[in-house]
Amino acid sequence: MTIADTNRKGATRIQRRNREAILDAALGVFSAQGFRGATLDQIAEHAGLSKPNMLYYFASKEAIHEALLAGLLDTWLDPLRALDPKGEPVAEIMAYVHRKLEMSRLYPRESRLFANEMLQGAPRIMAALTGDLKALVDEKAAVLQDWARQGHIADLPPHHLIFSIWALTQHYADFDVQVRAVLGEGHDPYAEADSFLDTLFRKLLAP
Amino acid sequence: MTIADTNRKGATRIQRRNREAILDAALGVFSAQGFRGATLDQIAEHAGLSKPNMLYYFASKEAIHEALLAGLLDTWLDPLRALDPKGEPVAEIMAYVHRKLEMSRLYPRESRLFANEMLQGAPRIMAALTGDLKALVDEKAAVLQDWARQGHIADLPPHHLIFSIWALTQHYADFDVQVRAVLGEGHDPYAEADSFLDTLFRKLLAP
DNA sequence: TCGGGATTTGACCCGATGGTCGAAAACGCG
DNA sequence: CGCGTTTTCGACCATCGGGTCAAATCCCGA
Repeated sequence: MTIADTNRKGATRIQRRNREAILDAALGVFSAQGFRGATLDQIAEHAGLSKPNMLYYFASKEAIHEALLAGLLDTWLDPLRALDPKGEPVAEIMAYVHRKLEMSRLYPRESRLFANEMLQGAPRIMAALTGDLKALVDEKAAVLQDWARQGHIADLPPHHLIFSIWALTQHYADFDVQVRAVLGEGHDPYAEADSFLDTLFRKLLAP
Repeated sequence: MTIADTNRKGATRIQRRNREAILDAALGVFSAQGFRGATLDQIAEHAGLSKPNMLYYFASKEAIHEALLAGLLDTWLDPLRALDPKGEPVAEIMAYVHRKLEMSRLYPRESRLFANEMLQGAPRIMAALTGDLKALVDEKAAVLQDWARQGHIADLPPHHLIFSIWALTQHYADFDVQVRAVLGEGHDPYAEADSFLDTLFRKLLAP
């Protein structure tokens, strides 16, 4: 159920099941309460294990959190990685937007875990931000810039274009309560967002 | 320094100064650590008071947090409130965008405090969301819809248009570390954002 | 200057929480 | 089935952290 891949080799069936359960429970609790707000008892209960038993699988609260984040960034960036320099520019970007929004819809817990980490100043993944993340974004930004130079899309600062995709899609997961509170009953936030963002980015990208 | 207005009448100079200091310190700590992550000792130290002394001014940790949030929503919505139905549509909206981004730049702590609250599911301000906030947004959404009907701006779902302004501007405060990590040295995120968002919304709003 | 209220604080309380330990129970394989 | 290994957990521990209290100190108007 979780995104994080815990299917490491050399682990018994029980180990896989329990690690899985723990990470899934932890994802729910950490994303909803933040790192300090989450308690081992809560996580253990959600995972259906006793606290000592849980600590048999992960050395500490920190270790659980770390394992979660480790798997997260990679999966989170998959949609961007899939942006194909050889594809049709507007179609590629629109596909990215829709995929990213779909991630928000399917994995709001992951999105919120990430948001929590950012709000705290990213103490545990700063290295990944300035390393892998920056590298990937720079690479794709170059692609966007090429497309712009060739007149396929509007000439926009590529990094900020990417930020805008992140901001607009993650907003629907991270601020879900606000979105629903403001829209009121009888709305499907994600369906509406999908249509709205489609319009927005098509207009924005038009040269 | 804080946005929150603590200058209630009937308070001595010392009271005003200390309440002010406590709220300012608390804003910093709560926004950076979340509610549970913040400790009274931290806040007290930042405020330059002893913990018991601080609790002489506010009955509890909860009370401090509450006082902070109470002042926040109001100030936070001022820019939207200022959107004038009688003004020139595009200019009004663009002014709102710029004002909102300026809020992110000047008051990132407030933005993050708010974001933290949202991520936790807004347990302490849900009433305000479905009450005052929804009312204000509905009112302004109606204005936007009128403008669209009259052909002054593109026909877009007004609520989502407002969400997009929130998402794009708050992103620069809430995800500040990420933005700076990805952009690298030699960038002024807010200056670039100001220009980018100007372009984005002008293209979006064009009928 | 003096008295009384406002302010400050050191010492303390206690429930919550992350983490440990040793022993019991369950597993699985030869 | 027998036995070493893995898994489970009740009881416990130490620290943290929110909050209390009584006593001291400060401040200010009469």
